[in-house]
Amino acid sequence: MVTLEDVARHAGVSLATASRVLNGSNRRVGAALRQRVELAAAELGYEPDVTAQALARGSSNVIGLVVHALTDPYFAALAEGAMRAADRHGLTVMVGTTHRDPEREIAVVSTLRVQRVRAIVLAGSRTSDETITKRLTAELTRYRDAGGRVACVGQDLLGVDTVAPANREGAAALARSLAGLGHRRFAVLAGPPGLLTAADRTAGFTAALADLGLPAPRVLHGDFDRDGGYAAAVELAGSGLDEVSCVFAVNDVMALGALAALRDRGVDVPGDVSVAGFDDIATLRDLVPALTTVRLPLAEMGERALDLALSDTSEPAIEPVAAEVVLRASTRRV
Amino acid sequence: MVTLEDVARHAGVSLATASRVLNGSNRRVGAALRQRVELAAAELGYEPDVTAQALARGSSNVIGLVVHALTDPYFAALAEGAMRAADRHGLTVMVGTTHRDPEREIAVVSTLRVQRVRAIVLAGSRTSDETITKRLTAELTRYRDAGGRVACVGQDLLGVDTVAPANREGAAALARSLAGLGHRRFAVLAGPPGLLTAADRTAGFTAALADLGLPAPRVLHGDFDRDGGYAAAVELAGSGLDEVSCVFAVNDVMALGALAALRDRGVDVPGDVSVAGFDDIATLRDLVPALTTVRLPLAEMGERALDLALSDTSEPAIEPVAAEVVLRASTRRV
DNA sequence: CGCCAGGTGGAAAGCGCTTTCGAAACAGTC
DNA sequence: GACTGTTTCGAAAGCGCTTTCCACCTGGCG
Repeated sequence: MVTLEDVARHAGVSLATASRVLNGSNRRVGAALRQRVELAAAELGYEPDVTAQALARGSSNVIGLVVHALTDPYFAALAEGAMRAADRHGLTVMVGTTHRDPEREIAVVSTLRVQRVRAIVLAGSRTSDETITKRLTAELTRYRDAGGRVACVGQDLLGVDTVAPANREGAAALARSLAGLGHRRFAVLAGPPGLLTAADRTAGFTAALADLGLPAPRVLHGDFDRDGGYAAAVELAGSGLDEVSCVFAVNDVMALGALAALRDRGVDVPGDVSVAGFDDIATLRDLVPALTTVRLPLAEMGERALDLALSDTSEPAIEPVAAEVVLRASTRRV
Repeated sequence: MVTLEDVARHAGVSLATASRVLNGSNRRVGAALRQRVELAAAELGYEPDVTAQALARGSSNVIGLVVHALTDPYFAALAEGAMRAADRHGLTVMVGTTHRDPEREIAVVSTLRVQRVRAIVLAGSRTSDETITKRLTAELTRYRDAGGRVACVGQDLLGVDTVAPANREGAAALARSLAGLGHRRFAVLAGPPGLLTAADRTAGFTAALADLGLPAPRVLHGDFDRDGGYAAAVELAGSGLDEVSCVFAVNDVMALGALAALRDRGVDVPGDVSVAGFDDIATLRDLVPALTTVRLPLAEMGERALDLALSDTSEPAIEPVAAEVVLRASTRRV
């Protein structure tokens, strides 16, 4: 391991000068010495030890990214975007996965804090559990007090910079579009009661129906993943499916599960019932029937979240993200 | 920021003792002092600065993971497994994405090296470009000389611990299964010529056909992703599709693209032609028609790769991973 | 010629931790 | 009671780097 001291000695200069020429500084060093140092560094193949730099500078070049699971395409897309932004800023990314366990989320933030990452991006949805939110906030406050910066994508609950997707409005717009196709009676596969992203989408959808003077949808809870969608659809198929003409799954992956469940039960989509999702996951765009959904620019959201975290605003900024209804073959006019 | 020195002073002991009781050491410290230190640490809310520890100890608690893209479910699954293993070992994970750019892969390894990560897991496929391989190997050697550990999943080309999926054998087994269904003439959507994972699968498939005395398949190259599969299928549909009864896409995501292309052209699968993939991506198990494929235990492979990297073997170990043919509805008996 | 501003270089004090090494204290032995 | 052997603790020297502070030199000015 060749250190800066080796380079300095080899170039016949002091440690200070070597540091100044090789690793940025606001002080200039004369052309002659500068060249000698650069040559020495090249000859020896010097590379700075970033951990030592981090210690000396008191700030690192890495950012933390907290997601629920990388195998969930929603988070994968967000992560992809965040990594792109990190790249742009010359930062490296440390990832922690929580698997939707709030305890783990807090633990992960804590790990990232002691790792002295420069910023943390929380990609997961918030829950309605106030105790958890309070503890997470406390953890984040501790991190920010130590100079860390935080942004999250989802609900503005943490008092930090937030990229806020239009879950409510998007779902409402979807409801109106579906009503425009003639649908009157809906079921919502609504995910877990406590998950705010799911709750917001359900609420937006329901509110829009009410505005239109349509009956309230049937709401079925379950997990926020493929199997949750499957299970909820099975429940629906078991009783009451014939009373609805359209099923709204609050995310695409759940819709995927629902489609599978309906297919397994011989229910034709969209012939017997229409199905819509939310997110517009890229990998799922080739489904048959093509899924009606609400598009969110996931990668861009990840990017913006990181940018937000890095920008130093005094006040927590909220960046709204518009969602766009995409009607496809899984919903038909009735 | 409360430091170890604060704790030591508060407890009225030396820095050394405080360090010994709070952050593991093979030296014991008396019960009385130990308690005082623990109390002090708790009262002040001390938490070690892991970057400082890393510097002092000369080894960090973080591992590096190099993938092509997180949005590719194949890598997402590998990453998921690696993260699970990291968790098990109490390590945090730094991720770098290369987007299939060999230059970037080298750059990422370099970044991880200067970050002084404890081990690096290379999840991407190797290429047949020897210059690149040589440069990557050089970069890795440099890292290992500095005490780093490396494992990769894919081909054993780097002289490091390797988790080697049975690409060749899996594809061969698939060929035999498909032949068993009565298929005689095949096309292979083979991905890029230089990508070894793709090449191995193509080769295994082709060799098995030859063993069976069947004609060589038509091989179409393209990208290793959904759009590559789509494009290759379009090309095939343009000419020669009627001469084959079965299309083998060398990964599931390509198969997904191929299915879309065929559907767009009114070709029925499996009615007009059968389609098979490779990997058995979880998110794609709900496709219609359900995709015949070759299952690889991706998450487990990621886990094993990290375990391998962490275990200190003198000789580079090669861990073969079996692949299993899964026949589903996208291939039919002819 | 003396003086001061401005620009360059180096010595050295950190950053927060680990770990070696020596001192001190205690027990056990002849 | 002097001598080892064994613990247990603390002083201090790092780990590789940044940055402050001071010394020095040059040039321009009065």
